[in-house]
Amino acid sequence: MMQESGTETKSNGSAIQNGSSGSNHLLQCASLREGRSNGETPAADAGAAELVHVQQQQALQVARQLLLQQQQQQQVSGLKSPKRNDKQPALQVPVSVAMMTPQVITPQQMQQILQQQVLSPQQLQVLLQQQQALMLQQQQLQEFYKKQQEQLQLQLLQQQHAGKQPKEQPQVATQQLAFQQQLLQMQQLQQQHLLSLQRQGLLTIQPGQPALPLQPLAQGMIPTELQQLWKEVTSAHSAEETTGSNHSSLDLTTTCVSSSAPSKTSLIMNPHASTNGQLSVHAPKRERHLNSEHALDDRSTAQCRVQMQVVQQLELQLAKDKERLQAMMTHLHVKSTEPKAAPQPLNLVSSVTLSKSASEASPQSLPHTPTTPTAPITPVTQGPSVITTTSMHTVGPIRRRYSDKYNVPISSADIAQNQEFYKNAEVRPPFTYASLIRQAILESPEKQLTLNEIYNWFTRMFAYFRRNAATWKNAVRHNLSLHKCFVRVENVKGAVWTVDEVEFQKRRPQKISGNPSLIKNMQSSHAYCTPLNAALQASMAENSIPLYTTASMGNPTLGNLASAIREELNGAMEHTNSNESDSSPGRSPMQAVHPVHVKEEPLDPEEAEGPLSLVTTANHSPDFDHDRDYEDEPVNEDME
DNA sequence: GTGCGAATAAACAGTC
DNA sequence: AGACTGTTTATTCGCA
Repeated sequence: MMQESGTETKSNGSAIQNGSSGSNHLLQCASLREGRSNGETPAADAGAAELVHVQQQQALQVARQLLLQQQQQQQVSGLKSPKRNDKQPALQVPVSVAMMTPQVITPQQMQQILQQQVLSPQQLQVLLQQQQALMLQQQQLQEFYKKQQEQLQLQLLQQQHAGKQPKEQPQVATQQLAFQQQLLQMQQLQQQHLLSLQRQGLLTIQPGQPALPLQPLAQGMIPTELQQLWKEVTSAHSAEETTGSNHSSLDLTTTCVSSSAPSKTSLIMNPHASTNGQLSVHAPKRERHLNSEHALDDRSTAQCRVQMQVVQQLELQLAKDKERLQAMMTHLHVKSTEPKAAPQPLNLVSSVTLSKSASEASPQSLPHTPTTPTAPITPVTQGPSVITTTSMHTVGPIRRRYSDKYNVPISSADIAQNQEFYKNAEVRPPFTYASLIRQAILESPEKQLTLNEIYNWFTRMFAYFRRNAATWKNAVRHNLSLHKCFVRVENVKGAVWTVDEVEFQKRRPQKISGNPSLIKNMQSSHAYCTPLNAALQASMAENSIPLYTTASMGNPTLGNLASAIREELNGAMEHTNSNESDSSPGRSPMQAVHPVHVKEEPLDPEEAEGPLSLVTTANHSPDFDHDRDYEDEPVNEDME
């Protein structure tokens, strides 16, 4: 709980932080734009002739302040157009150009993300697609701007030659406004993309670096360049008059047009776009400048390609896993599009995989971060190969109903695979503590274990229980004390715990009793299981040999499914035919020793006749006969 | 909505 | 004193 709440708080906090920073940035841009529009709109009054004049002045006064220069323009023109559009600030175009600053994740950031290995293949794919989309958008914007710039220059030339007097300044304003709005939309879209990445934890903005690559207007351009851009735009209105073209409808697919006018635009364009040659193919001068300014582009591009190859590898692996999952689903008559419809044990494994995939698609070498495995976010798409130690770090406590609802018959014939799986994968076994404790005790030669031996069995048999030792050990003690089926016996070696199988079976069947339809369903599900493993059915016919089932070699998921099906069936059989309960050798330890105390509640003779035999330990793997101590493993305590 | 079983957390006491 | 063991209570969650 603490971990869950902590994680949530953390994620929420980061989301809030990211959101606020992003919105702040937007506000910053907006206010910046407004401020400039308020202060510099007088330039819009300048006619084209005056602008040309100022442009000439600009060549001689490169260092002068923009505001001062525009005041000068106003003095020269002395015009006050009543149709002046207040929304046409002198610097809006440069602002928009600044908006074209790449909003995509830098290669360094991409590399960082990949190195952190926090992305699932799906996330990587989505990320790359988003990146590519953004890059495309930026390229289109750049192309559009270049075309407009070209047109403006042509118009300026025409105007200079014809000496026409501007008449339709508002039309230019409208065009510019549309252009700016388009760019603003692009900027917002890109910022949303970045914000979403930050909220997902996919992108970490270092404190030292700007939250967004977007640069404020004043930082991106020097006043001279801003002024020239403005002149280029505003002086083109006369040409618009003749052509009558409507620039409000932006054609972003316009091909790149050469522009002889040097602009800061090229300096802040997307390096990826520039390396594609689409931008600067007609502008050698700009290209040189680009190459000098972005010397690392090739390397970054190479890094990006390498990363994309990694993503492709992951996608291949994912495709393979999906194929395997599909094959299994087909085999089990379960639609792959409904993975959540799988039985409970499958769900357990799947949910664990899911819950960790978002925050930790990393190998086991990475440190674990507490998460909330109880809240799967996305449907299962991974195959069983994903359910390995590389992605199954279930660190947080999981509240989950176990599948021993109808008792957990564990087939000794199937033990090997599931045991190997749970021994290596940190997957929470889909059994209750009580079932596991019982299994541990019944596996022992004497059918009795000390508490510490039970601990050892847990850690030996399940990688999952090599973590959070305090938690699950407390749970074990709690279960031993709570359930009447566990009997503490004073032995020569001290206190040992035994299983009262009758008591254990008593607590089973109440939920299924008197529900023929459920039993029917279980039997039908058993029919699904039939082709899986003939031995499984044989063990079912034997009526619950208490060990884990593994219906398919190397496929623990299927094993879990088969186990769930069989335990359901056994639960049903428990009430349909109650018999042969007394033949269980598991009761022998109870009879051999005398309980120190008895948890009250008298035995019910009826309930005592459970169908489940206590035959257990005859053929379990010798690997588990030894009490190898895992208790001192430091990993046991690493999450507390 | 409710009850139940299970998991989890924690307090507490006794023992070693 | 501290760890371990065992008991008990409370809370939360999932499920029927």
